[in-house]
Amino acid sequence: MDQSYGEVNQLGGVFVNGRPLPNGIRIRIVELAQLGIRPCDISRQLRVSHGCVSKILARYHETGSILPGAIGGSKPRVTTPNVVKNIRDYKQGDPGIFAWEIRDRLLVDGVCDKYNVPSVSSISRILRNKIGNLSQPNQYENNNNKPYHAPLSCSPIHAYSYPGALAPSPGNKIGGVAGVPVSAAHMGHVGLSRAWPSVHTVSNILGIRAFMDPSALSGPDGYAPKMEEWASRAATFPSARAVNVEKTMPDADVKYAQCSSNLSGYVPACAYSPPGQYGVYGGAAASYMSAGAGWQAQSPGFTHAHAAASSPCGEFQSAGQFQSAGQFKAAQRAGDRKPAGVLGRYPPEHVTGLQHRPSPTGAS
DNA sequence: TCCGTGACGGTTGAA
DNA sequence: AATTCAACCGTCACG
Repeated sequence: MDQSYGEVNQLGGVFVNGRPLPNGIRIRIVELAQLGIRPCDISRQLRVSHGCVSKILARYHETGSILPGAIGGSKPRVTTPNVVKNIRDYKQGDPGIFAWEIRDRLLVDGVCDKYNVPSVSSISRILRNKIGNLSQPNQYENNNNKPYHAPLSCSPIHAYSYPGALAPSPGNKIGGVAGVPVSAAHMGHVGLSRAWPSVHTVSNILGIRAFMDPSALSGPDGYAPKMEEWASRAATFPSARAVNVEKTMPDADVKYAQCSSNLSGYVPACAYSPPGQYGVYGGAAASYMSAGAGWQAQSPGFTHAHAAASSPCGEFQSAGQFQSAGQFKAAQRAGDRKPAGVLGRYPPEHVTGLQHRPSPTGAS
């Protein structure tokens, strides 16, 4: 599983099969789209398959999040202790109650919602296996040793909890990364939704220090850490598009807000591009961005007070390598298509005048 | 030419 | 510890 060397797609872009694109790329996709760049152009520019671009944009439009879903793991159990307890109560109250009636009552009583209510067969199994003998103590009420993680709430958001929230442990790979502790409030208490919508929006991501910090970004294998991990690093950021559960941003991440005033320190990192990796997307952002001058996101979805001042991540900043859609298009039409990275194609002289208002003509 | 979509091969992590 | 399973991923090809 050496991810140091990804595969190369038809567009010349590097990807790691089975793994999500780096967040920086995902952000750039959304950013460019909001600048009016057509998906096909984004696809070519970032060398990401148009199917992927389409998927990411569709997801973003639907959920407001650019983050990939949590990979792996199993669905959380719906037969939480509380559910079992209620089922038992129902059964005790009416020994002749049918499983489907129990199911209805779980819904009516708000114990479950339609997303996590157990199936009739599950209820039957519970009745048979766990409540068959009501005189026996309920295993869940007995502080049994069987670990049980993260009881589900009835909120759809929690219908499929983030795996990392389920079993936080000192060695949890997801729980924390390289000195970046994961807020319990974020990972555990709130619980990232495994299902979309995610709690993260692009606006949040814009504040991720990790975008500029290679040590925080690159996993031990040189590839960017899991998206789920990145999620834990997102900084609270004023959002003009608070689509999702912005309130869940971890307190600990506030410290990353400093990146907005320390841009130059992050610029060269160009996070997602460990040597030989994602060269297409990455490279030294400083070489084609004007440090100190912020790229101004103009689209409503991205514009916020900090965007111009910070545009904090080198990777993301690189998304703003074109201060306007027009520049982007011009550069693109000016003779790209050669398999060189963006650095070669878009020298620094193309990126002055950073406050220029993009003219998202986008369309051809 | 653009773009939505499904198949495919792959990764991941809980059970 | 190894396996299974079901979630996810991005690419590719088709319409």
